[in-house]
Amino acid sequence: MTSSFEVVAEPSRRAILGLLVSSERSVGEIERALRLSQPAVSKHLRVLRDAGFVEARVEAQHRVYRLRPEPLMELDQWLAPFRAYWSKHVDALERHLDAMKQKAKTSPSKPRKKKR
Amino acid sequence: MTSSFEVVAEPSRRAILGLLVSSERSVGEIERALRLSQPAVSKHLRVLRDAGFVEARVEAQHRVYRLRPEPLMELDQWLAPFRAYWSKHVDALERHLDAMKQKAKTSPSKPRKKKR
DNA sequence: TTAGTATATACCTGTCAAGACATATAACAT
DNA sequence: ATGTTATATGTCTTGACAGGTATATACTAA
Repeated sequence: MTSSFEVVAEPSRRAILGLLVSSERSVGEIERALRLSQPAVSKHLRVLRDAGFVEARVEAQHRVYRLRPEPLMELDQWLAPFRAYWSKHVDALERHLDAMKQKAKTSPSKPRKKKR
Repeated sequence: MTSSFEVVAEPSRRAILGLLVSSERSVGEIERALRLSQPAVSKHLRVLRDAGFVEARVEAQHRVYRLRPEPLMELDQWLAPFRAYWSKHVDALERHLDAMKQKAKTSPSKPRKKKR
């Protein structure tokens, strides 16, 4: 479990990060929100902590977890050269943005334009 | 191997994507660049293809692989809310950027400049 | 045809991680 | 002290997956 990439590869961990982006939470709150067992949540939090994605504060008998930006920034930086790449491929970019618009409207799925 | 996140969790696959961002390559070129066995490369390319990260073109007896932007864009979109988050935590942002500067220069540590 | 090159797939094996369950630790209440 | 709540950790099992070797497929060259 060395890299930040492996850490966010796990869906439950992404869900935890998604929860924490809006506000900090205790273990129990995360457990109830994600309907995971308590040990499962604690283990994921351990992984996230070790990788620097979150940090905990002790508050009475609770541990309140909050997000730390650095590892996510690292992921963002890895993506940077690819952003530069796809800015040169405007056609693909536009197809993608169109697909996004479709989703936003919750309209039925549309076949993608075949290329070449 | 459902999600794009799992696909890029694998270091060799990230290396392949890193190669393809500069230019398209054949399987053999990738194999030699990464010093992996040919079957290993083909398997990673299969995963990348199935997930939409790359596509192949047949050219004589070679298959030339090139990048496709969409799945990487999806990763980028997942990061969007976190970018918004850390833009509100400027101190951490600055510590991170300073660390990056250190790395770039590989020079001895320097006092941090206060900003704004 | 045959041989040679380039790539893909089958099969096997070792490793690693996620989840379940049980148990330990810690803080608080009485 | 005992009990109760909140969280962490240990153990075990199961399944996934990465890499290796061997083999299959596809195309080229003669």
